[in-house]
Amino acid sequence: MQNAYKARPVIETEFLAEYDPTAYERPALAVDLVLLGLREGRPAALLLKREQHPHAGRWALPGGFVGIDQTLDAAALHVLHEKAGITGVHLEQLYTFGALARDPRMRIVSVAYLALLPEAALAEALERAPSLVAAGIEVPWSGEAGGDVVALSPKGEVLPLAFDHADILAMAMLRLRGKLDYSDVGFALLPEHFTLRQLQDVHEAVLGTTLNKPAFRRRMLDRGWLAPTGSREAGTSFRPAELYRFQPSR
Amino acid sequence: MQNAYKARPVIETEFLAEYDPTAYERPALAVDLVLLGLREGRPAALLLKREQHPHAGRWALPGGFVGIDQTLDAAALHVLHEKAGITGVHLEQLYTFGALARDPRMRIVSVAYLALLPEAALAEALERAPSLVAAGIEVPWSGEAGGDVVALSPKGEVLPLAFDHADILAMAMLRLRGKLDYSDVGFALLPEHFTLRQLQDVHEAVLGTTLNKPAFRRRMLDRGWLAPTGSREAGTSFRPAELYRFQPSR
DNA sequence: CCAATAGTGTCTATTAGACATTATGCT
DNA sequence: AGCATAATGTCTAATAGACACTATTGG
Repeated sequence: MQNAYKARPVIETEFLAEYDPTAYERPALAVDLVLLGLREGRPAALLLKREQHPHAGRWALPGGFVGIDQTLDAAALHVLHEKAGITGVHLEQLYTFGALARDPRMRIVSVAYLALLPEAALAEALERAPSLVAAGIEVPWSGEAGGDVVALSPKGEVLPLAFDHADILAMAMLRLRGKLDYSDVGFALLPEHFTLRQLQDVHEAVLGTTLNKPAFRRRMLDRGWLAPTGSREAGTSFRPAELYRFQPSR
Repeated sequence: MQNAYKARPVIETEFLAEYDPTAYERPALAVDLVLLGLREGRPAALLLKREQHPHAGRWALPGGFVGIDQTLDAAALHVLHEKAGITGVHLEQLYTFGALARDPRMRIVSVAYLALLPEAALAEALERAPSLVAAGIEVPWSGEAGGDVVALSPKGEVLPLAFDHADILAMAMLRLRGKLDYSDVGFALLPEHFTLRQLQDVHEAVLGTTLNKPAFRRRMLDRGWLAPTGSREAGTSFRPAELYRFQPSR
């Protein structure tokens, strides 16, 4: 079917009123999730190996179609629960991808979401959904312009990505880097109690840089987001660090 | 029709492979555009008065459905051209709105776009599409959290907004404020040649604050985005300002 | 010369980076 | 006591705001 719009003589008429959308073919609507955590100080995303055509053998983000009675957020939560077995993690909408041939089978528009997984949630997902693989994500650029990312298997082999999922991963890393130091997303990658060093490690891993320790501590403590728990980390052979909790706003 | 997903026993299976999406009802997919410019130093958005049910008498963003052979960007450009009669302005995807009852007639998921109109483009749209009204947008909040916005008619009356378009407008203002001082979007609201005072006026109008003149000049000139044209503004009864052009990156 | 705005110099306050020093828990 | 890392003090560099001052045009 060709373009479904009627010819319309004037531009000021109201679109919805003269258009019967049930009569025309609609794109399918899906969600794709970037399940992102940190493994050994590096960003890692959970991917599935495609067994079927198209892109068989390539690696894909978990996703699913949006039901007619499902909000976009609900569809994303459904995928999170049904395909990764987890709940209660940070989830935000990223961007909507609508290239015509992003899926060769049919027209699918996909709303991409970013989920941030603390280490425990990432481990839980890997356990409950054994076909998921934590792929290391290399981000060989900095700044606002973005660029390509590379997915690596645990052994360090490059994993070819299915569909436009490399673009989605790149968008996820760009968004995360952009929000990291003015928002509280960094805490979504940490357990409930954490040390300032762990927080700095998260920022360094996401940004791919090293940060100045005193300046980082000052900034974080001045934000008013950190509540001391009064206890210290255990099991070190040296001075144990203070444990903090994340305290939203104030 | 109820939830269209099959019951699936395991979480690791691939969704697309076992699902026939053509067999299930799909949400309709639309785009809605925030056509934003400045009028008398205030943000203004182009709205249409709805004549038909639902939300008759309320004011709506221009929008249209996404054709099966149309990318999202193409659908947004189509609306820009067909409903506002303009081309060549800054256009970016904002966010995708998918609440179940956002349109009472049927399930419509809408990808919102933000278009930034210099004064000439805004005037052109008002001329070519006489049913469009430039509504002043009041943004009674600051900071990253966002909040409600109010649309005002040229006479200052509050315009009730249709559907979830108040949310879309709020998201547009939040996005624009957030990007304004680290990106080059501010230039999208200016003509090709402009003075530093005009640039500062744009920033002040969008942010809803006043800014320090020397500091603003320093920052903008240090960015390397401003190329002097060598000419000055005309028609003033006082010292005329230098005219600059926007020079992307460097 | 005056009015009005463009454009700049300079001081201060704030914030970030560099680097060294002190503090502390464990063995 | 000594090790390893936590936590902090302090100097310097960079950046932003305040405010006054100079520059330039038309009338």
